[in-house]
Amino acid sequence: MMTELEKMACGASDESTCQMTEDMLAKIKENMPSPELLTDLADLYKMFGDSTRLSILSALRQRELCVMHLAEILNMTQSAISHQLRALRANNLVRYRREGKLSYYCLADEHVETIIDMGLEHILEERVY
Amino acid sequence: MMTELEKMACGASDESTCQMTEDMLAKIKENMPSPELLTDLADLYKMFGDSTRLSILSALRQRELCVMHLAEILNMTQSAISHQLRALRANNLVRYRREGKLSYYCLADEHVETIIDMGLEHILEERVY
DNA sequence: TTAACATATGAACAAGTGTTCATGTGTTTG
DNA sequence: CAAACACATGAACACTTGTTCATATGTTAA
Repeated sequence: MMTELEKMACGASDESTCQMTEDMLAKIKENMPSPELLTDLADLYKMFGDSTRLSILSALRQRELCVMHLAEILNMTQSAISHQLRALRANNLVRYRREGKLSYYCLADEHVETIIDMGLEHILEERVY
Repeated sequence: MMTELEKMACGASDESTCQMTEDMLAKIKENMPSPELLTDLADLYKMFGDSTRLSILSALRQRELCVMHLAEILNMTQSAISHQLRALRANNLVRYRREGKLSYYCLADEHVETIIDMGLEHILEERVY
């Protein structure tokens, strides 16, 4: 018995149950995004993969806010919020401006909202009522 | 000296440096997505927050594929791929059909591609050449 | 039926992550 | 100036997560 990969190797590709040739596999590999792009993309989505950060973004979506108000809205410590804001800043998802003692944060651009909405759409479609 | 929160509590809200009243904070809290929705959303984005899973989705974007071919394209073990496919299935991001010994996987719907593209857009805009 | 194959899955272990606690930095008030 | 405030950050620790290894399940060929 031949494995699928052996079928391809000996030129019997077209009769394989997979309808898959080595050439096709090679082309798929070629068309894959680069590893660097994939890790960048993964790092970006990691930011959305935590409910605390999503809460922060949801709050900032409504209004520019300072750290202490974010902490109160989310009912979390200022430290926890600051740490997450730092991560969000590093990934260009929020911007901030300093005004006296306060640091005001807001969403960096419209992409942030769009990405969240795409996820919401996907989830809400799953939930059939 | 009064803290910002004390300013709100004693009715001096409108003169606070934050321009923030308790009522405004309360409304922001009201308009926040529910904790359940936020965790569901976070769980969804966690799926995109790993480069292996992104690679799988990128490959499936080109063509329906069986597990062994995915393993070869990504140059990873079959076990690792299967585990990730299981996670993707649990979150309704891929579907599969069994045909004999082989399991064919494909993207579940167009949302998956859209979400990936939104992330790509965000990243590529950051990269100013 | 037995053997080989394709896939799925549980356990274990290393690596990564989010929160807390303590403390540091910068600003404003008294 | 000192004290209080708003925020940032490093270290520690519990928790999560992705891979590997071993093995189980299900299908097909001989």
